[in-house]
Amino acid sequence: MLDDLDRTIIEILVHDARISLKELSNQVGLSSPSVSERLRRLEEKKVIRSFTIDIDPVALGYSLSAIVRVRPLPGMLHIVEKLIQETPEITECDKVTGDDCFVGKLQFRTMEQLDMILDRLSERAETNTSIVKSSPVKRRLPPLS
Amino acid sequence: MLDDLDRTIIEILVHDARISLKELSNQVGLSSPSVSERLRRLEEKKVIRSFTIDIDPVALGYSLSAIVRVRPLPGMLHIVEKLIQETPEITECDKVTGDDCFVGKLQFRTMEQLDMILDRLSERAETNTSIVKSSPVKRRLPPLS
DNA sequence: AAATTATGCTTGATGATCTTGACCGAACTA
DNA sequence: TAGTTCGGTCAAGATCATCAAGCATAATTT
Repeated sequence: MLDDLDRTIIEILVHDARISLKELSNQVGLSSPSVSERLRRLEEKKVIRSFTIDIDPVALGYSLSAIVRVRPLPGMLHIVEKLIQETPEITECDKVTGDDCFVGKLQFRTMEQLDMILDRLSERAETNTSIVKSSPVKRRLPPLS
Repeated sequence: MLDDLDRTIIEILVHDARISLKELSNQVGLSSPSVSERLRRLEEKKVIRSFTIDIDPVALGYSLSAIVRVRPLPGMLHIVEKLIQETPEITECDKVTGDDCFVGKLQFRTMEQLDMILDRLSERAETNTSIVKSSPVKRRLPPLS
């Protein structure tokens, strides 16, 4: 499905999506129309979901973050899911197997803010919150092999 | 620190980082050199950490993912941290307060692969694994206000 | 086996975009 | 008030992306 050139292109773009086609094609060893066509196909196949920027939450004032595990009270599953989606400080959330139903990431500025957000959830779910102290692994790709 | 124009620029780029400077400056209502200068400063201030692409792990063959909570056995904390960093299938990991020491995200192709990876961790830590069934909140920015 | 088609590449021309430098005005500072 | 800084515009030359045409190779058909 993906060949070595595609993988090279992806690895370069992950680190610098703003690189010019010309420079990218130099690094890949193809002409720019070829690389352009490969990019088009990678997007078409949804391998590349989007071109985006990585923003530092700290720069936006969110100097704290937490992992929240959420177990809805009986009958509350859908309401809780909706509540999570409507809480903009929850910047990602997965629905998982096991006792915890949801595991989410929460960005916040102050403990007061954390408390407010958790209070809203606690009306309809049990929550378990762990404050993030550091991030030993920053977001990265799994092996492309 | 950030004004409305910066926030507009960020919101546009989060959705399409490949937009031309010309188009971006039209949407923002400034000339392109101005927007270019603002971009330079946003990068300089590390508000924008990088321009990157969002890759679909499924397209890379990683059709499964899991949240793993890791509690190192006594004395094993640093070894476990290193082990986590050296496990490329763990695509992000936070060190947190509470009983669990690390919470990570794991991308994998088969249950056998999951089993192998967890076996390696289990020699030095207790783990608790939840398979991801869906993602009610895809990665997004907290409010920029 | 020969002919055909499809795929993926290159080149070179053209038009669009980016960057640079010169300049301007508002807001702060001495 | 005069000077300085900051952030902006405009216009040019430099750079880049895209398109069409053509070529080579590999797979498919006859």
